[in-house]
Amino acid sequence: MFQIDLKSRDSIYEQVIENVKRLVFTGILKTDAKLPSVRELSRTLTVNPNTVQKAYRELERQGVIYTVAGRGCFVADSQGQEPDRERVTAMFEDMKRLIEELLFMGMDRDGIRNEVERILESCEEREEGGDPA
Amino acid sequence: MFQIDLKSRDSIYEQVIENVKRLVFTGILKTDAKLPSVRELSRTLTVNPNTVQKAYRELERQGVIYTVAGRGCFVADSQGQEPDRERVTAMFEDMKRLIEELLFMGMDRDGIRNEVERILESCEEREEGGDPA
Amino acid sequence: MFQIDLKSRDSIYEQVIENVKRLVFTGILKTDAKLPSVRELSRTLTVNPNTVQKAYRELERQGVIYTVAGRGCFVADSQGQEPDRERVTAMFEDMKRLIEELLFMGMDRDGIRNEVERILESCEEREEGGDPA
Amino acid sequence: MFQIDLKSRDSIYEQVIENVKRLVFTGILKTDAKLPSVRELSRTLTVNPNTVQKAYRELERQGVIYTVAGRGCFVADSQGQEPDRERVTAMFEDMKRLIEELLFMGMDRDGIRNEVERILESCEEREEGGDPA
DNA sequence: GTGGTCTAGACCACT
DNA sequence: GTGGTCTAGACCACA
Repeated sequence: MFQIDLKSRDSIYEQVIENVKRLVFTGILKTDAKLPSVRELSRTLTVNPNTVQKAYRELERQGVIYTVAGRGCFVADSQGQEPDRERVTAMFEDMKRLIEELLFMGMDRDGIRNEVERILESCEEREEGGDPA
Repeated sequence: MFQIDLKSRDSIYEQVIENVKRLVFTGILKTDAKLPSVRELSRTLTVNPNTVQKAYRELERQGVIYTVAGRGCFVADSQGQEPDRERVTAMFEDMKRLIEELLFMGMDRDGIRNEVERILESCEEREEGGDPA
Repeated sequence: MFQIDLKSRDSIYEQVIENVKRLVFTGILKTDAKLPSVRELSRTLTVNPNTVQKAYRELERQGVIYTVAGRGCFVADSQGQEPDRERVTAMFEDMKRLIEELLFMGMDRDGIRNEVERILESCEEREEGGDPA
Repeated sequence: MFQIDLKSRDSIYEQVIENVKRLVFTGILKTDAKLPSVRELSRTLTVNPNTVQKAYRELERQGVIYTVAGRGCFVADSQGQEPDRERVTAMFEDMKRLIEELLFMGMDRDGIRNEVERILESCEEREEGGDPA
């Protein structure tokens, strides 16, 4: 599914969160898809089950997944949620900071535009190939 | 100059770093401009001098400022540095993650393009208003 | 492991850095070997934990060690890194200064050549005696 | 004569010392040659006379120059001094550290030998071109 | 005045 | 247990 860098200075549970989010955001994990159980994932990643548990709890808190007692964790429905304007504002703030720094480093304006298009295209492909249901 | 949120989950010295970078990247602080001294800024922000110094040290490491013992800290020259491809690659990775999440949250493609343009324009204004020398 | 000269004009944390580098460069500490914890080393050397941590941080920055919060500090992999030409150039500049001064002091050219060979040989032995795996 | 980097993190007086030593060690300044006066050099470098004074005092302490009250500072005779074994030992220690690190970084043994030869040759040229008296 | 180093504590998050 | 951050002081060298 994904791998953890035990040498990274990012904590393990943060890496688990980031990886799951990535899989969900990129559409590899669709709505209501079942995630591996805490035990299974902890074995796969060779990390402590508590660490995976903590990551799943945080993902649930963020509304990325939902838990059904006794059955497991599943990908939440993205559309069912309101856009969360605070989050969007914060993300555009992050993007602004990124772009400001890129410009400061001498990056060309069109270079940035092209890169954004490139990213948008790469996402498009994934979506079109996705479940047409 | 700027303010710190002591209750934030981001550490104080990271906030100092981000704020100084912001001032430098947006051109508010020009090359060779003097930053407030460690002691002065620590008084202004009501934090410990060690914390400010830690931030300044990291900013120097990142090439944003330079330090002259006994004289103070100053804004480094952005042009004098090579682009640092690793950093640029990492920044575009961050941007990719941001865009993926925005799309997942239902944000429109053109909405993202417009926001990027808006950011680029806001930077342009600052630059043109810059040093008329 | 090693000792610190509290009376030296070199700062304590610099001495820690030099000593650790020495152990790593000479192969006494192998890749992924665990370094003493910040607290442990600070007790051993009878210096403040902050001072040791400062040294460890700088060693990490230089790519000599890597840190995993909650687990400890470990020797980084030397091979995984590109040579860093700037650093090599600076080191040869240092060597040039050293040799110039040695010649000025009346040191014989062959004496210098012999000394260099002696150093290279002493390193060779260590390497060959290295991991027999 | 030479220049000072006011932005450097090395203190100014250390830079003065290093530059004068360099000129002496490389044979550009011969024995008994007169150094610029404190005032003159301080004007040339646009630094405080006290700083130059301090550098000259330290150079005298190290036996690189000697002072004649009312006449100025002059380059000391290198041959007249005993070799100072402690200093030589320390310098070879430095060289050992340098070579160990170069090897650790993957530098080739012959590459190091060649570089040493290159340095020795560059010094030879200067000497032969020097005063045949 | 400036930055650089250091001590002696403290609390936090992570494993 | 580990490293990461922070405070409240102190002393030093340099300009």
